[in-house]
Amino acid sequence: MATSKPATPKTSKTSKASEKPKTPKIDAVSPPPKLGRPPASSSAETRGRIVDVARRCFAEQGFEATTNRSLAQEAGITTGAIYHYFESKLDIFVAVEAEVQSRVYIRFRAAERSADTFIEKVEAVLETAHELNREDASLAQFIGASRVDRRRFPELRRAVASKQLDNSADFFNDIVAFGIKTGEVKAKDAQLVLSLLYVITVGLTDAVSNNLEAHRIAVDALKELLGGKLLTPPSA
Amino acid sequence: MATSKPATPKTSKTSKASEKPKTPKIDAVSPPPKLGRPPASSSAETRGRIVDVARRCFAEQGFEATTNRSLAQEAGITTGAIYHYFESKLDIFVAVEAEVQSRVYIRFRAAERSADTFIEKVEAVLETAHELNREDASLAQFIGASRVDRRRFPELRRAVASKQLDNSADFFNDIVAFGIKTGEVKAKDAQLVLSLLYVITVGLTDAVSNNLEAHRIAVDALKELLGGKLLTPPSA
Amino acid sequence: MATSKPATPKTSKTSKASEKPKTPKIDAVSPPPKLGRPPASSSAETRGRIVDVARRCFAEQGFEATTNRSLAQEAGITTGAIYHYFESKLDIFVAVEAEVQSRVYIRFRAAERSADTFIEKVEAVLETAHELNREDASLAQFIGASRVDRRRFPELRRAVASKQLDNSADFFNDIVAFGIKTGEVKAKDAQLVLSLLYVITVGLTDAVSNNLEAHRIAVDALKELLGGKLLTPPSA
Amino acid sequence: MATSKPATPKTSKTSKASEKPKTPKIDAVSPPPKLGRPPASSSAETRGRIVDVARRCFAEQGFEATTNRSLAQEAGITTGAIYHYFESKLDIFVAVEAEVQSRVYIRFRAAERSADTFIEKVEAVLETAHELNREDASLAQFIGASRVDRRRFPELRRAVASKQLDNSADFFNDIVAFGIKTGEVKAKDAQLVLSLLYVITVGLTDAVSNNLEAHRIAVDALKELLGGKLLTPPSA
DNA sequence: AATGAATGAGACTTCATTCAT
DNA sequence: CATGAATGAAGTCTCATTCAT
Repeated sequence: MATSKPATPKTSKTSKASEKPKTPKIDAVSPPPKLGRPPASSSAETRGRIVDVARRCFAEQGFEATTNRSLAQEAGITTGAIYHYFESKLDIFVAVEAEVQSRVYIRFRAAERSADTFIEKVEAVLETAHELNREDASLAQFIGASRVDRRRFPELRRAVASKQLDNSADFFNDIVAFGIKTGEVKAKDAQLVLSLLYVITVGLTDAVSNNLEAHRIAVDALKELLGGKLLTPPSA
Repeated sequence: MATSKPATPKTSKTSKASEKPKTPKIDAVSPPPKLGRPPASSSAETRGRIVDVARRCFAEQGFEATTNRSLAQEAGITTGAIYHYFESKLDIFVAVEAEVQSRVYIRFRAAERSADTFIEKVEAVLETAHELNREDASLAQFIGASRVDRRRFPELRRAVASKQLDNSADFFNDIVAFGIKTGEVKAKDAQLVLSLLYVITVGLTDAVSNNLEAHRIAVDALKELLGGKLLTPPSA
Repeated sequence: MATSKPATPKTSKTSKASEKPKTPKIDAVSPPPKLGRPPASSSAETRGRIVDVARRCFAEQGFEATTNRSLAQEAGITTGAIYHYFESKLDIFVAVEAEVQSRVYIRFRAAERSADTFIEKVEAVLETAHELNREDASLAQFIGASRVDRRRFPELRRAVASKQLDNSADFFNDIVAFGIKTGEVKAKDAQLVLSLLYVITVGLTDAVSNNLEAHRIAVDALKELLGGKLLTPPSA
Repeated sequence: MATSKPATPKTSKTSKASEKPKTPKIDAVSPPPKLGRPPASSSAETRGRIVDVARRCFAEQGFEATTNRSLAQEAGITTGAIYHYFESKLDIFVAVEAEVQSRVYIRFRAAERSADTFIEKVEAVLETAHELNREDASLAQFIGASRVDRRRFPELRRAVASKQLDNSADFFNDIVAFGIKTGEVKAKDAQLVLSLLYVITVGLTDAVSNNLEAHRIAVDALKELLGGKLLTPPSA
């Protein structure tokens, strides 16, 4: 999708090699950096670029290790400009979380609704997770990173909790409730199954979302296992 | 075990209430702070305390967010003293990783050896994971944190790789190979099963190792699932 | 007077509650923000509003702590618009100084002229100071703040000096000269009396101009003291 | 006094001209800056130097305009080292306030106690103010600056209030109470006289404490006025 | 073996000002 | 005339690490 395109900023400051264009050098090639509003700049576009860049950086390096400078550099702006759009780094994190949750759970809900049995719903969710991973690996990676960082930093935990951005609990509860209705899940096993779904999805996210092929294999393995077809009982 | 005892430092700086021993106070009453080696401390003991404290801190807050100052404070020493035992923060991380891997895989190997079928070996490992979690939750939590931080910071990745500290791949390979030998795993499914074990253990670690009760439930759920007893196929 | 009315800006950004119009929101309902010149604003009126707002802000928070953004917000415009009326923040300060000095010394001169003796002139000035304080407390407060900030920041000192905006020295010199003429002040005491007037007015401004009641009391106390009626010589 | 000596740091970085010794140049004259603890450095001495430097800087430029860099530079250390002694800039301010109040009111109390009438007590205080100003002009200047900055910045106000550092109210209350006892102040005039003392001392501080000669003249003028000897009533 | 004073780099953030629209 | 996107410099503070004692 267009969301994770590699940030084509207007001015030509993308080159990571040059790193320090501080002193405005005037050479024949690149024009000197200018003050004021750059031509052809759009608010929404820049903001979007920041969120995009932030999702990838937070996913790869975590919240702490992602610096405003790296965000700014990747987004083709200066660190100060970030504060035109967000009040703080925490605020950027919240924006990314909101966007990611929205994008992911729209797809998960659609997948779940299109299936008629519990087991099919779970499989559909697993398949959708894989599709999403193929479309934009930074989504799942951010989700994993966010879970870790929210556990590590109370400020992130509080911010995400206060805006009720995390849809996972509701979503899995609904699926298990459905499984009980269809009889595929015994009522007394509700907690076990919920726990299982949680462990499986966390495992998928954290173990293989950075490797598309491995992710494919893991999804297949889980589907086989859920269908009881992966393991043969010991002969004796 | 002594590993996670609450750090009895020699000097009396444990009181978390006072929190701010920054300004060097000079009062006439108390004896002057003793320089040189405190009587009751042995080198090995201090080093062990640092590793202990570091495991918990790295597990909870990650490598970056753990400061030398907090390590020193928790261990009852000063930041400078750390450098008598370790060359750098990275070095502490490596020491923790080595200790944790050793402690965990000794137990995992023992558990695995005591079981006679593939499925029993897997179940034994899951049970051992739970036992370890009950004994010292910081073990699994560190393993999860380490996996995240090694992915995030190349320096950690390199340090751990160069000392070949991570036993997980070998261990699971051996188990799957055994499963093929007993016929419980089809040769063609080797990769699938390996992936499954990886996803499951990562999931366990990252999803529930911070909550003993949830961990218990998850282990039970996984055992039932592996035994094919958790889910009922849809009736129609 | 109209000088300290609460700033009725054209655009609807007055609501102090919402406080954070940073992120440019796009909603379908409200009409698009109008570009170009807002209908009800005249250039002079806007400029006046900026000066007004600036006097109060400089008085309360000082030159440094007053940000262009806060000025713009209070005046109901944007930071960029300020630069249509003033070349710099320093320029705004100069404009406020000029306006305040003009307003104050017109009144002081009138008061002084209406009295026939030195002591009456001084009392008239003190009374006028109190009247002004009742009319618009920001005048005296700005004068106090300006004296402090001019001492602190050479740029302010230079700017005010180069435009000869400060009337105080001339004004008090004239009064003392008059006192010598009437015989109320001995020629040899000229400097002492000048110093006294300076200390008293600075004291009034800095000590009590932010509290009308205290200001009233202080003026009364000074008048009694100058008339020799406040203190009883020790009995022995 | 030794308190305001011009900061003789160990390393020779005082020269304000060179401003940026960042790249460790090795020239024949000055040795390269070194890491680690400098030889012959004492905790108390450095802390004292910071407080000293801070008193002068806060007095001259105010709290906001005083940067950590300037404090560090004047104290012959780096900005980071400041945080070895103080938790924040605010903390430095509080330390200076405490030291100044202590030094000043010890002298004021002594002066007041040595006099036997109200008028003599007031005169003794005025004289002591002048003596102090001669010994270390930054004391009175800081007091004036602090009063302004506490009015401007709530954080300073709160910090000073919460530690009850300001002795002025108690001190003047005591003196006026004494005046009532001796009959020099009528009971009904208590508030007037209190106000007068406040205005006079604020005036002295803010108007002339930066000029020793002017301060001398002002103190003389006030003493004459209080004695009823400065002004001659108009002849008619 | 241990302390704690100090450094230097770098983090987040704010702000006056500029300029395309 | 006015907006608001963007810059660049500067500020406060933190931290791993070094080193005299």
